[in-house]
Amino acid sequence: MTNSNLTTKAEEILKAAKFNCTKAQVLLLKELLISDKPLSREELIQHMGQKCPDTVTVYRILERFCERGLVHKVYLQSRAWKYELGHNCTTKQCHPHFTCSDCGETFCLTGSSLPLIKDLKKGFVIHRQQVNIDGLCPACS
Amino acid sequence: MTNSNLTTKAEEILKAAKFNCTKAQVLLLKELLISDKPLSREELIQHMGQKCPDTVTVYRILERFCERGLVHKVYLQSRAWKYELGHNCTTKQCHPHFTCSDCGETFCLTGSSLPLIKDLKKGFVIHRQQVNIDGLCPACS
DNA sequence: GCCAAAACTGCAACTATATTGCAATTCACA
DNA sequence: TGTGAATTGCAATATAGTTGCAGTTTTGGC
Repeated sequence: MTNSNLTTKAEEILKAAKFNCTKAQVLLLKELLISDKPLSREELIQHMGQKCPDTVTVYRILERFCERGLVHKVYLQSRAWKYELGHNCTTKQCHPHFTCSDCGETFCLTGSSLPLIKDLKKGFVIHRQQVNIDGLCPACS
Repeated sequence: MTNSNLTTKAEEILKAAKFNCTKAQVLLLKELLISDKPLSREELIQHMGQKCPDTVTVYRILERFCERGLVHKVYLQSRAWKYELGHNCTTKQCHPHFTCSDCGETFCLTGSSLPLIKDLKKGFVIHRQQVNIDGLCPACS
């Protein structure tokens, strides 16, 4: 996809979700669109280069995106939160993530999925199930 | 279990895992033994009261316990890491955790389990699979 | 295009969480 | 009971995320 197509796509997504198409939001969404794995605030900022908005702004955009389900947080072994688009997930289940305990790299396992948990005690309502696998990646095993 | 039985149990576990039975390690392990859910450093310190070791010591003990598999870290929605004994888990899979998005409480779902993920691409080696569910607990739903 | 309201951004200060270095203490075991 | 190794506490530091507020940009109605 060309960069201008990507920009158009980001703008469409923002409009559809009733967000303003500000420079910062478009830029950040583009980074998420081209990434094949969840990114931390730190990584996003590095990818965005000179034009990058303020750290606080990055956090605030991510928070807004999360609130409306455009993006979600992934809770991994790393200390920092990571963020990814929700498009590879169903309402109730996020695709599994694999994190290499050697190199620290995270992989999205978009091809695999697990059933939703059953037999929960009465009263528990599931919003989202996340699966988080720890191990060695092909490069480190 | 009486307090002295608990102490004995903690000491046995420490010895079996080749740890010294220091006051701090016994105290901390006792807290983990009586807890039915993963605890953060903060929560551990609160539970230990006056006799509580230094924050840094708590982190260091937890780290040592994790290294030898006595304890493991759970990666949840909360910003702080949580720790629990490994005894309710199999080698490859930790029991699922449920975190209420309303009250923030975490529940161990020791009765339920999911199959291990299959069909991973060649070269991936699984060490541990964690399942993390987000939703509403009986009190909040 | 121009204007007002709403949404968004940047800066500075701050809070929470975890880590490091090093000297002092405690522990296991001969 | 003495000794080396393991453990601990304190102070300083690093890292991650948040808050308040003033200023800027964006949108939507004219």
